[in-house]
Amino acid sequence: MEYKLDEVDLTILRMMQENARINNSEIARELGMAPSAVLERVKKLEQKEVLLAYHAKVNPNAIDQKMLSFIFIKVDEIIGDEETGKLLAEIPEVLEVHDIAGDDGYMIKVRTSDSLALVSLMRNSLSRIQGVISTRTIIVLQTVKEDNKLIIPEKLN
Amino acid sequence: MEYKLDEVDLTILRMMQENARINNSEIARELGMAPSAVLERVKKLEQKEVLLAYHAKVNPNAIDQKMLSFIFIKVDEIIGDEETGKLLAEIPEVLEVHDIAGDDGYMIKVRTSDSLALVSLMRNSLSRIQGVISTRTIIVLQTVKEDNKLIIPEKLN
DNA sequence: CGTGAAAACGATCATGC
DNA sequence: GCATGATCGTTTTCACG
Repeated sequence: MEYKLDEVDLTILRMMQENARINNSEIARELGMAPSAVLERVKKLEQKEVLLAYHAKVNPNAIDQKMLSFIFIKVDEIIGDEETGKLLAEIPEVLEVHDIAGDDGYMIKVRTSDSLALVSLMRNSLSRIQGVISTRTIIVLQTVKEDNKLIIPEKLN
Repeated sequence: MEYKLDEVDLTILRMMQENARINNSEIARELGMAPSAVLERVKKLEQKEVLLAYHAKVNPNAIDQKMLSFIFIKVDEIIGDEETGKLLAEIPEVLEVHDIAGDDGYMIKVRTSDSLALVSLMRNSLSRIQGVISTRTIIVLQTVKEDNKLIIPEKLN
């Protein structure tokens, strides 16, 4: 698929990535355009799936999700990779599912309240998924950065 | 720090995590409250750092960031862990920096345009950071899920 | 903490270029 | 693809309970 983004689009993306609740009018002022034109651009960016979602970032500690871990999951490939990934993605504590190179199969990012909840998740959800052979867990002690803001270039192509 | 969130707060968080661009008025309608009350709640949630940010999720492929990888970084602890993490966080391609248990030191999440850019980042940025002893890179072939939406409970405590 | 009202502002749409 | 201008809804502030 082709996206063909110009500098105006990239500025919109940059501003909305920084603050998704910004006004179209404020973007318009920054760009020296009419608000209606910005609205039109934003809608097209959503339609083209360049803008995928607008998420509020909630403090995990505030809602008692103090534990973060990454789990490497080895999968029996005969049973089918695709399906396993989807099943992993359905677990609400699982925030990310990545298909990784090498023999590990998947790496997932998991948030739980504590280590007990993590163990329970591994026993009750993970190990019951078809094709899961083994797991290796990485415990996060502290997160220094986690904003997932991409580098929006000045210009494309 | 104490947060003391009631059911109204949790509903606001749930709605804003799902769609950060939602109206205060619409949240107010859902809750059966006045819009001004919702505004007050939201501002307090921001002030208490329960709501940390509002990010638009941009499609990485649309801006030519097709490669995703995770890198484990072993650090010489004598030189000081804290400082190394901050230096890693300053690299724009580095989206996340996690201090992990065990002898690895850090795990970082990195987006680049391709493998060449990844190698260049490792040579020019990573290996020049004080205390970095060795790295191990995990290449992501495909991402099945990546929304980082937390589980907002019905009730807390 | 919440309501309700008033004023200011933004979103949205039709129209024309 | 953008600007204009009208309409309508939303945001924001504030006095009050």
